[in-house]
Amino acid sequence: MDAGGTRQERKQRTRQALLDAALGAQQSLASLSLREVTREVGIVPTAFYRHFASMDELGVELVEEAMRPLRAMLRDARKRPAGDAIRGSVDILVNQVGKHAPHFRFLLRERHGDVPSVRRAIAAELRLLGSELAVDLGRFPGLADWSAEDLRMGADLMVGAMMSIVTALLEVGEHPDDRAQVVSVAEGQLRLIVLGMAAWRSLPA
Amino acid sequence: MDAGGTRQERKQRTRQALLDAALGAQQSLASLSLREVTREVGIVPTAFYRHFASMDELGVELVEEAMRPLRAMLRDARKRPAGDAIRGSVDILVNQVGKHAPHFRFLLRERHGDVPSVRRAIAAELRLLGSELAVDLGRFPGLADWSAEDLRMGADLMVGAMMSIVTALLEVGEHPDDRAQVVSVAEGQLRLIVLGMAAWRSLPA
DNA sequence: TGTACATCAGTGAACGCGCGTTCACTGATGTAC
DNA sequence: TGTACATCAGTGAACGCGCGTTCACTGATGTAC
Repeated sequence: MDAGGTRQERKQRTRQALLDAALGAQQSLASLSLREVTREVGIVPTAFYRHFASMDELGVELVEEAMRPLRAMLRDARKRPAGDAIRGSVDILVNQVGKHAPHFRFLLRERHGDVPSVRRAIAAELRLLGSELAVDLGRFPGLADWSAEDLRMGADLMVGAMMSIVTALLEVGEHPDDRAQVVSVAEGQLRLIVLGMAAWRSLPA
Repeated sequence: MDAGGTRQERKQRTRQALLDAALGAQQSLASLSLREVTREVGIVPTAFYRHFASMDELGVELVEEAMRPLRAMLRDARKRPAGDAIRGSVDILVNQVGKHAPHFRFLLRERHGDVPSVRRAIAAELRLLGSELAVDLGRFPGLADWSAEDLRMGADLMVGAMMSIVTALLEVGEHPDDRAQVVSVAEGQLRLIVLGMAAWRSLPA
């Protein structure tokens, strides 16, 4: 089972198993017990403290891990040609949500959850994501004359819309017609935002 | 303290106190204990069962109560003249969030929380809100030729944007500059959406 | 108005359970010589 | 290579605590006559 590796490597593997167990549980951090997590991993409850001082600490570490698919989305979207940008972006979104559903569930759940340090970590990461997207947007020819504040405003709107779409994707069942409906709505919403950006002019007097 | 009224009225008052205590607690339903709630109200734990079969049942009832400020927002917004619609809508939003912060916190928290029946109730209510807003939007002259699906798509985008704005309002501190910044961003985002709707044309071939 | 009985919101003791955390320990892995 | 010692991830017993839920109860309020 866990025969291989140095002592250090084995410890790292147990640590990751604890993170995985907490991420995979379909309960919020606050109602997930240390004992449940260690039971899942197959170690004794007290061994938890060899890796984390508390569930809160584990949670803060999970935030960074859970943000990775979101960053991957941005990275993938940057590579796309501008022509089919919207359809392509929604494809990427659907793909990432399919592959990393537990990560997105974790972020949506804990963003308004019971653990303040985790809430703060998620808010900080989403702010960072917004500012990265704002920089990306500023590179588009049509948005060259936008102010930094306006770019940020638009980027945050897009991040918020993405979160709504992820929520819809996670809530919808497996029926293909329902999923197609969600995808179609998502494309419409992004298209509407892009149209709005094209029509945007900085604040008139 | 609770001297007045018939037996029925006194019971109703205790019931409401239980709902208020659960709403006001800054913990999620799943990690809020029946004993904490009854302690707050000043009755013995077992008396809880005279009013609700479980915290889940109480939670489902709270959803309707928490949605009231959101419906009030829509109602107020309908009365506004179209001229300053965006600034007016943001004013209404800021006002309702200020007056009913616990209600909005509850909805944001439990929307992705640990209690399935409450999650379902919130999802259903938000869907209803979206369809009501879609009907409202359909009455605007500029949107008269929109399909029902497109109206719904736009309405859901606006509801999602409102939820993002509420999140930002609840996260921001008391400093007036920060609040002004959030309000300014919110106005920009709504303006951008409205511009997008003005530029929208139904799906081309 | 007065009396006898019914209702029922709230009481208080008791229960078994899973929890987080402490502590001294074990024994395999790692290091120094 | 072999020996002696140090490290440290995981063990297992024990603790006190707050929890949800059961049950028989009390006594004020309500109703029938």
